[in-house]
Amino acid sequence: MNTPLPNKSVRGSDSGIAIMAVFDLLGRKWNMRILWQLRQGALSFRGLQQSCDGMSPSVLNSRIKQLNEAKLLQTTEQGYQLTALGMTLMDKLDPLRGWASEWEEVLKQQ
Amino acid sequence: MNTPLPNKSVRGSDSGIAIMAVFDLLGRKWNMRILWQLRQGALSFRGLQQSCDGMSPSVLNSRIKQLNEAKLLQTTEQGYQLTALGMTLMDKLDPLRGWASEWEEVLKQQ
DNA sequence: TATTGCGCTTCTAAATTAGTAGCGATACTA
DNA sequence: TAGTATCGCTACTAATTTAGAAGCGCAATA
Repeated sequence: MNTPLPNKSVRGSDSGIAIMAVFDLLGRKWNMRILWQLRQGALSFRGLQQSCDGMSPSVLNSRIKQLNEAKLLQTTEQGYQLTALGMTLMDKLDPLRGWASEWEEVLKQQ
Repeated sequence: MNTPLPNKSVRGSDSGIAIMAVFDLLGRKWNMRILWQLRQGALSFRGLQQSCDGMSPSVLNSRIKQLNEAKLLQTTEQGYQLTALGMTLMDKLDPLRGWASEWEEVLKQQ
């Protein structure tokens, strides 16, 4: 499975290709979740696996490779952690928490 | 395939369950993209299909059902369109466009 | 030396997604 | 009125992705 990256586009076209790559990458199961779990700091392979409800190691490993290739995640002595780019992405996603609560409320009102 | 919704959680637990449901829902192929394409207004079934690179009608139909169940999308006389909730979600995702450009730049540098 | 835990790899099964064909309905055209 | 076109969508099979279990090789510890 290849990693979706934005640079395959025609330069200067700006027809939304970069964000489509974001949707493609984040739209794969576990990718958002993995990055989210790393917001607070580094995690080991098995720690990350556990924090993601015991996702299978084969999938985790392939995700790590993709996210690393996309420069959102890096391997360090402390374990896996976000790159600066990964952190800014999570900052952008942070407001979703508030939205999620609203969503929950609306759905509760059946 | 069942729709991930936040209300299955224990009330008041607030252990991030709602946002996990968001990740689960948006982490399915095409869901973000479909909502994104509807930002500017309603689209017909085939119009939506075309704007999503010709995604298969069977998948599109199942996505429409999920997003409708999640109250993010609704059917109107004009076609499929975002609900108010869906629009606020897209507002939250809008900053991703800027981030995507930065990401593109970083990846361009070797 | 034995045990424990680690980061993975390998394999098969299950689930999801893709893709093609086409139905029944409506609308417009010759 | 018969033909054509387009629509939303269904039904089906094939391809791809994800799940899940087992366990290897390595390092640290007992």
